[in-house]
Amino acid sequence: MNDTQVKIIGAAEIEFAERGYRGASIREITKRAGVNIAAINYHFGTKEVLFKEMVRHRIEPINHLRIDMLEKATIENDSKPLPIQKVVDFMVRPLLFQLIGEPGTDFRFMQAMGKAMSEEHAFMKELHQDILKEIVAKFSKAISDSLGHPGFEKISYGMHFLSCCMLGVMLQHSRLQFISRGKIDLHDTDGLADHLVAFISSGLEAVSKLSPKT
Amino acid sequence: MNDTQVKIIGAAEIEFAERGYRGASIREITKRAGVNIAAINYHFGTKEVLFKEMVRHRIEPINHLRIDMLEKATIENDSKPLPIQKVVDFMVRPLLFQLIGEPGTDFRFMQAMGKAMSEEHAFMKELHQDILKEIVAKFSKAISDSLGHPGFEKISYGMHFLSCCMLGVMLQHSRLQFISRGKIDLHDTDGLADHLVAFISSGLEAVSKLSPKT
DNA sequence: GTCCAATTCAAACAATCGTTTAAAACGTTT
DNA sequence: AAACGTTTTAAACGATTGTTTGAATTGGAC
Repeated sequence: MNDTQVKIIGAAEIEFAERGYRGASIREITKRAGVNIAAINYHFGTKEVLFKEMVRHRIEPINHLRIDMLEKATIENDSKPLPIQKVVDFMVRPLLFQLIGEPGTDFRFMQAMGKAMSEEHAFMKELHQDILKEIVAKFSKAISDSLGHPGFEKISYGMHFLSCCMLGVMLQHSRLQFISRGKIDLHDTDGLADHLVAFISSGLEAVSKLSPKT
Repeated sequence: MNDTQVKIIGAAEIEFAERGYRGASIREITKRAGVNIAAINYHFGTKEVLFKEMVRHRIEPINHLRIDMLEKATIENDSKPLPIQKVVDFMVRPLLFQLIGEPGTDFRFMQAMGKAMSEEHAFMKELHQDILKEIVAKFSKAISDSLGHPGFEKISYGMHFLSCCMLGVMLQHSRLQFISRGKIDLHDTDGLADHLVAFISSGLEAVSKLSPKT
């Protein structure tokens, strides 16, 4: 990855974060990167490839970290089910830290991902599933173990709500400051992670224990 | 609201749901509605006004219902704090039912709202706050009462996660079918509401009880 | 049937989009 | 210094966008 490509990826994160995939324009990205308009097509081919490269570049380390943490903890626990808080923590914290924890990177990429994932393009669905396939498989098993195998329907609802929470947090992060009237620091990733893990873990437990008929 | 305007609003819901605000095109909307391209500008003025009208047309009854239910239940309870499950239920169920419960309307509007809210336009933020101002004020008070006044920070996190969950559920509703491999019916609004209320309520309780230092 | 306002229509507007082109500039090797 | 492949550049491509225009059509009042 040469100098120009790095500059383009950096500018792309900002533009995609602010305007979504469709809204971001090649012209604005190249202008921000200080390169020629044709540089994107020369170095990446198309806008679509650029977006995929940007996502993979960021997501892959996160997913490796998540799975590593889960597998290591499972081994250390003699393959017994982990506490639900731990499993959720492994899912949540690496994402938040990678996306908003790095000093200087702000939380732009978090919003870029959230927005793009909520758009509907043919390639976006593939990308989404590519990214999530392994993660969902391994973590839904760990969660099911942790909750005492409450059944497929409960796990489905639980995984769905977990994903929904995380997407929402990615999309609306800046609103946290508005809601808390500035009392909560947007860069307090640990605080956010602690509360989010508590929220999701307890929610998952409640769903797993919900009686079939209300 | 005459015949043409009704047809336009109906087509707009579908297009905005499928492509988001920015992605939806006036030409496609008018084509779907079976009216002339200029009809939107004649009847609504601009694309922006059309979107606002569509949203208000759907959201206002929901918010009235939410507040009515909350106030009635509070009165019936002699102004004592309501159980958290009830408060969350009043927040969640009217939205889900209005947006996916009506037979025939499918869940298009839910996605349209979710997508639009995740885009960034000057007018969208105003619209978002216009819609939520009263709701957030009244429900965050009810939630705080219900949870025994855990403090402003906890309530802020809680309200934030509640909103994030609901946005995520609106955006990703169709994925529930994918995750559950078809076992969960997308139109089982009661089932979704029951599980979502349990998830959020328990999550809110957990956040409110979280010790300051982990 | 005539008039008038409301509505619909096809066509064109200017702006922006992602992409392509072919020439110019650059850097390395010979 | 000459030759080469790589990279950058300005300009243009065709397509699509939201909006506007002015004439054609409609439908009820007199």
